Amino acid sequence: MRISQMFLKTTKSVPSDEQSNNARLLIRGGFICKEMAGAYTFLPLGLRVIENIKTVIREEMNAIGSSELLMTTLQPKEIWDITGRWDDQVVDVWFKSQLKNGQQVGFGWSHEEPMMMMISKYVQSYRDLPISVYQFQTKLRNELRAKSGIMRGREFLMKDMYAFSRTQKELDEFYEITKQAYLRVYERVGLGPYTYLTFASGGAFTQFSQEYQTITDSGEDVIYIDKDKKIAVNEEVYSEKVLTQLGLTKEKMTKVKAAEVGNIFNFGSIKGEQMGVYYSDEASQRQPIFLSSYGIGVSRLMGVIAEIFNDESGLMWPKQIAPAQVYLMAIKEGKDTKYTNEIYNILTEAGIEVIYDDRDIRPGEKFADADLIGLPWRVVVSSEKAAIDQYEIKERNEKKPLFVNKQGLVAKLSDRRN
RNA sequence: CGGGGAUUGGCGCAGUUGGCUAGCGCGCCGCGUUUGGGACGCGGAGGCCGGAGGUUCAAGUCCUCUAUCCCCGACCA
Repeated sequence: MRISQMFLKTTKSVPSDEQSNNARLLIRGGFICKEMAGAYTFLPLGLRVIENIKTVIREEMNAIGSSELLMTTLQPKEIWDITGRWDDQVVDVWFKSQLKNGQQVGFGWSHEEPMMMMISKYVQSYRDLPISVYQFQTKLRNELRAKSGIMRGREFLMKDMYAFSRTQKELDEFYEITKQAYLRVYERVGLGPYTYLTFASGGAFTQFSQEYQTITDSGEDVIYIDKDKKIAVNEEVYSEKVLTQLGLTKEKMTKVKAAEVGNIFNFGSIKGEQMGVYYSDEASQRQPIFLSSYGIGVSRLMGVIAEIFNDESGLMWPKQIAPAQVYLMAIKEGKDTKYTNEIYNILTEAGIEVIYDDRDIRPGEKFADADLIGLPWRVVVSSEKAAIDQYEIKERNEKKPLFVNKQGLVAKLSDRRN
């Protein structure tokens, strides 16, 4: 992509109405644009990051046999009446409206109930189970207070997966498989070292729910981590009794701030019974469907990554989710353009994602934007060096560049292990 | 929802005890000189000072109401 053709604009100054680091960096770098408190547009560059995160999640969810679908944002009141969760006293984040004919509708803040109802139309027999589906959906929640940039919005992107099982045992097996898949997701997006499986309060259904927490001061939660066991306990359930129960010792726990980047729920048969969703087993007996649900806040994940991977010059995207791999620039447009175009074509043909800064501006500005946008690699072309087949390549997190020839350039950038 | 702060060209800000044509920097447009870490000179364009109502000869500035944004707290299946 040539910047001259892209819808991309960076800024030097930081917006005064944002305090959070993720919003400041993402707005300055041209990744997001604020529409109102808690609602952000994903600009072309930001959308690429979102799509890359989705790809990682999609691959891992598909790998454990889940199927992607897409539910509606509009939800009828009646479905939520079944579980009593239409009531604003029970769920205080509803956005509600009504149709012209007066029918009440809500905008999806969750899809548990609608999903359960939808599935019930298709699943009647034990032969139809187990089944798992997921979606990437925009959730709308009327939060009292939006905060922390894209980390806690009123409109945000979420991956929610639902597994329908015949028995508790079958549910538990899938639950364990998903726990591992989630860890792979965090590993792949670069958050592995900072992310902990965390025990939190379970609500009405179970003693614990499990969530994934990423260590960052910008997070809202306080958790206690055991670094060796890679397990954490949320402050809300932290006690001697719980530690013993989990086989942890107080001496080894460290208190940190963290952001919730995923949450998994084991509902057992309760939702099935509540909503009257049953299947017939081998003996022709009616049995409730067992439900578990698994969420990852996709846009929040982007915010957390921005919070963690940056320095004083800008963002530093992990390779797997960077909007492109290479920031390519000529020192001087005109004089170096011929060589830079050539490199652009070579890299593009090699399947390497390049953002080519072909603007006729001074090199200093390009360097600054390269750092701010934070692609993993920067390639600089000058005619003097290019004439002897030498090109400058630098990793975003390195200080010193390297000089390689064309071949070396392609080899280095094609190597996925890099 | 309680408390605190803010709102002035696209962005960041200044504007004295009310005073006459509302400034500065960035960005933008034009011309010229520049070109390895956000260059410089000259010349431009761009503002009902968040909104409504009041006080006054006179309101960006004072009063009342209201909207929005940020932060702390509460809340967060």
